[in-house]
Amino acid sequence: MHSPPAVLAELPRGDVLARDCPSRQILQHVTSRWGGLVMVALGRETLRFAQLRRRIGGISERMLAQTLQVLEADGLVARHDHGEVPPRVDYCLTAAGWEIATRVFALTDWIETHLPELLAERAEKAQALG
Amino acid sequence: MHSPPAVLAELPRGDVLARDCPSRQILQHVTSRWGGLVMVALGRETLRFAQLRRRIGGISERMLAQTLQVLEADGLVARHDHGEVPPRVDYCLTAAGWEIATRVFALTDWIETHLPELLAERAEKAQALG
DNA sequence: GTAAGTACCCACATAAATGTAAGTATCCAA
DNA sequence: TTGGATACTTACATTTATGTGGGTACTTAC
Repeated sequence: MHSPPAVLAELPRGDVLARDCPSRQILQHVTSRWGGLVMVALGRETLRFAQLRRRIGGISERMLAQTLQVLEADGLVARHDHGEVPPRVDYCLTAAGWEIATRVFALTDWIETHLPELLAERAEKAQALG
Repeated sequence: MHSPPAVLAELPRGDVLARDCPSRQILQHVTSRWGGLVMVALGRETLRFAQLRRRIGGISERMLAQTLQVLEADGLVARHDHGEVPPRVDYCLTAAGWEIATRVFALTDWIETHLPELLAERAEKAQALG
């Protein structure tokens, strides 16, 4: 009758409402300004750096590179460097990344679908104040 | 045979990958550092300002107030001022807010549940680099 | 009468995120 | 041979987000 490793025992589950829970970091990475969009874009297909940049309107090279690095460090996206010249690198989701992307997509999809209503509501409220 | 109002015709549906699509603003509001946590907290029950502040570890009064205002302007949370003294105000989700909160919760819940694996993965990668 | 709670707002300062422009080494098409 | 594409990185400047501490007007509990 032995208990699980100390590390796991101390981390049975995260709690995003807790101030110092590491789950917040992951959450922030996948919900950062560009993080979520990268997940959504990769949720459809494997893409190369420049392709991603074109899909995600408005993202700069710098932010795309940085975002991809963070997501890769979290084990959510996988980077495949073909070692060719000129460079050829493609990005796709890992198993965990796919799980998360699915949920991010559920969110973005609902918002996209109900945008007209959402905007109408917002406009009404704005006018009520004026 | 007439077409729908121009406004709606031009906005059949949002696209978060598009640079100037307003859906991005909504998305950012509900995935901002505190926005998502407020949605999750209110997803469980109606709460007063000070209660929310206690539930969401680390949030400042300033950010809570600001976040609530943005979410209210988007029509996702409703503010009820009982007009009493000392002040008594409570916050809850609107119908649209509930839809979104459900999806944000699906995301946070998956992350919370799989935190141990996620952290283990991250630790491995970090060590691989050193 | 002193302290704490309620729901905030405001000014100020700092921290974090993001953008811009340039540079790298190589290849291919015009 | 000039221009564009590839996948980045770096330095610098700026914008945005966030925190801190204080104040308000009033009540209840000690």
